[in-house]
Amino acid sequence: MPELPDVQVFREYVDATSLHKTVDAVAVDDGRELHRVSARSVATTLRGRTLEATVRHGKHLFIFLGAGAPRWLRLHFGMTGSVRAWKAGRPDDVDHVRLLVTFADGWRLAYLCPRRFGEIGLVGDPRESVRERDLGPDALDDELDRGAFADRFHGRRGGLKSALMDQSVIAGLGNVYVDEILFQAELHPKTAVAALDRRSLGRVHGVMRRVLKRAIEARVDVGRMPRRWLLPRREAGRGCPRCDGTLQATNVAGRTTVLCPRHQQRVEV
DNA sequence: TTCCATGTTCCGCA
DNA sequence: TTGCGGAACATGGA
Repeated sequence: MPELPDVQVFREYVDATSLHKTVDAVAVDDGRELHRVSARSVATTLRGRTLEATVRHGKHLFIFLGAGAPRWLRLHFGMTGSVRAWKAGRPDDVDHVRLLVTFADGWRLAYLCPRRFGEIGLVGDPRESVRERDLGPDALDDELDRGAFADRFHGRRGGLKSALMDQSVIAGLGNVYVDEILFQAELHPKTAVAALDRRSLGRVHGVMRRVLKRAIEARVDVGRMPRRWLLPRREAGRGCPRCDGTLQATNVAGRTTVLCPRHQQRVEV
């Protein structure tokens, strides 16, 4: 689940529940999600600090800890991570808690990661992480206009879906939202990037921004997404919400790919 | 019980 | 060199 829109919703959730609160206690599970940092340093770094602000880049969430060093907590959610806040006192029946922060006011903020592909880190600056992990610009960065977007694909061989999923090209898209974007742009996922001119790439850019923004507005709840989207009915054999086609599941770039073979035939030149 | 999964990374190969 | 396919990672849910 955690692609750009999901992480943005997590971000807004942290903003709404946990900002400007002072950390009283920190508990790290068995530390398997920790990335180049010890459980002890996470605990000592956070304790007494305040969560001041959040920043998202692609699928990474950064939480600013105010004065002191290191200044940022970095969370990546893998395939199944999320966050949850609650008031301590009632039974803590929350499963898969990997990092638990208790604030001075008694509220708690937990980082959950059932399938353990996530990452917890401490960094000096989000830009450091972006560079270190070779992330491209965030997919919703306003500076990534259609021209800059098209430039990211220049000289690239291979298929469009692979390129869109490559975090070093654009950061934030994953399997599900790439399928949605290609579905709406009426492009086959195997379309060669080299076969697309700048105008076509500009159209993909527009569709991408619209899809991501609408998904965030819908709080990534498929029930609140437009009926003509692929996402709420992403399953082989169901009717295409845009034409008379039947949705089909295939494998592209190593991932399960759902598409409508009828209106996603086109390989643009 | 078996299969599959939204992410990332690594390896072998073309 | 680039990109692809496949496997691996850990675990829960269908």
